[in-house]
Amino acid sequence: MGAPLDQAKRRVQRAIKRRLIPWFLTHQRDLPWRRNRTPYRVWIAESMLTQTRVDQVIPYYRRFLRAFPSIRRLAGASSDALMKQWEGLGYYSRARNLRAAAQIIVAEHGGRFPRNYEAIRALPGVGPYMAAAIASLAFGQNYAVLDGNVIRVLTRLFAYDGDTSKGATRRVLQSVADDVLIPGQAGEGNEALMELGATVCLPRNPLCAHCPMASVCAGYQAGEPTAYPRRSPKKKVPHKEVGAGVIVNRKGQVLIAQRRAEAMLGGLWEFPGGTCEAGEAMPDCVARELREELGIGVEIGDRLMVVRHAYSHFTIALHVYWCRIRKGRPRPIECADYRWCTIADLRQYPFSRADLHVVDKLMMARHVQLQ
DNA sequence: AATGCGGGGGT
DNA sequence: ACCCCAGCATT
Repeated sequence: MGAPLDQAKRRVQRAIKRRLIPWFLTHQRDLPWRRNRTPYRVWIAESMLTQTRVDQVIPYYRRFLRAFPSIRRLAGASSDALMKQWEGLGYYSRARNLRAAAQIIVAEHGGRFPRNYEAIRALPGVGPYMAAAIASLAFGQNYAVLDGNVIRVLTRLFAYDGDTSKGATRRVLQSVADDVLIPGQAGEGNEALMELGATVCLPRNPLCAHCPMASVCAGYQAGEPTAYPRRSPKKKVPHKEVGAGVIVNRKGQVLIAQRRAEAMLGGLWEFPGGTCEAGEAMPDCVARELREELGIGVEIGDRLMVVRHAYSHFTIALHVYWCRIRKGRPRPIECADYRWCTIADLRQYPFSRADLHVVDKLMMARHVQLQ
């Protein structure tokens, strides 16, 4: 590093320290978790905000705190009550981790949220970002956060073109974030960086005209702030054809199965089924899956619907068929549990987004005639 | 270091 | 049709 470069860098650092917190204090959004900032509230918010946008989180956050107003209440939550609160939010391991961590806090920390960074970091579901966020925002400790927003802001301000998917680059950026932290104001500084990234230094069309840092921003001065951060190209996601069965018994109850806790969408309920194998006809797939999963022989009827849904790492077409049991009684062979449930009661159980489309369809259909 | 993990909104 | 988001756990 030459001296001129260091000088330019220090100029940006000084500008960040001088301008960012004042800008934040006058421009910050009024968000629920910024009021009454207890460790518990900060923790729940940070967990929900992991890879999830603010607008989507807000209603979930309010409901969740109403349902589980304290660490102890969360620790004692049932799986269904917990997952119902998270239904539709995605990354369901976050909810399971929250409850597991709450139980640890009750058992090992007397029900008080731990203050020590290492103790926070040791809780399930808490990584370096969340530990730094809780330590700084809730306890006023001097830890700098590094999340997607901070990475974008800092790489642009310094025109730093390291590949942000690399660990070495992340370490460099963490040290940059550490360097602009003002002792005693870590919480405000962290939020200021994130708020700038979330409201001004946007991924596609940054609002540089409104940015308090534009005059020192190396990316902006160079004329292309959106060149940063530099990321490696993504690969395209595979597609799966999935079949599922809706079985209604004589009492008008529907058979639902609960996914195993360790599986994707773990703990959620679903209409039983699975992935179609190569060359397999969809009705055969559904019959096979119900035999393997629940030990029942079924007759496949008409197709009810097809739901198309995109996950981050693959897409599915969910083919849903009406079925009748011809042989055997359900047993939880490849699932955590099963239940016969009236259509009106389906809403009580947590489902994934794809299966919620099926629930909706059944709610409509029940007013007409089933099958 | 690389990969798996949901869902939604913006462009 | 992408892109990415207040990341973490596992391998």
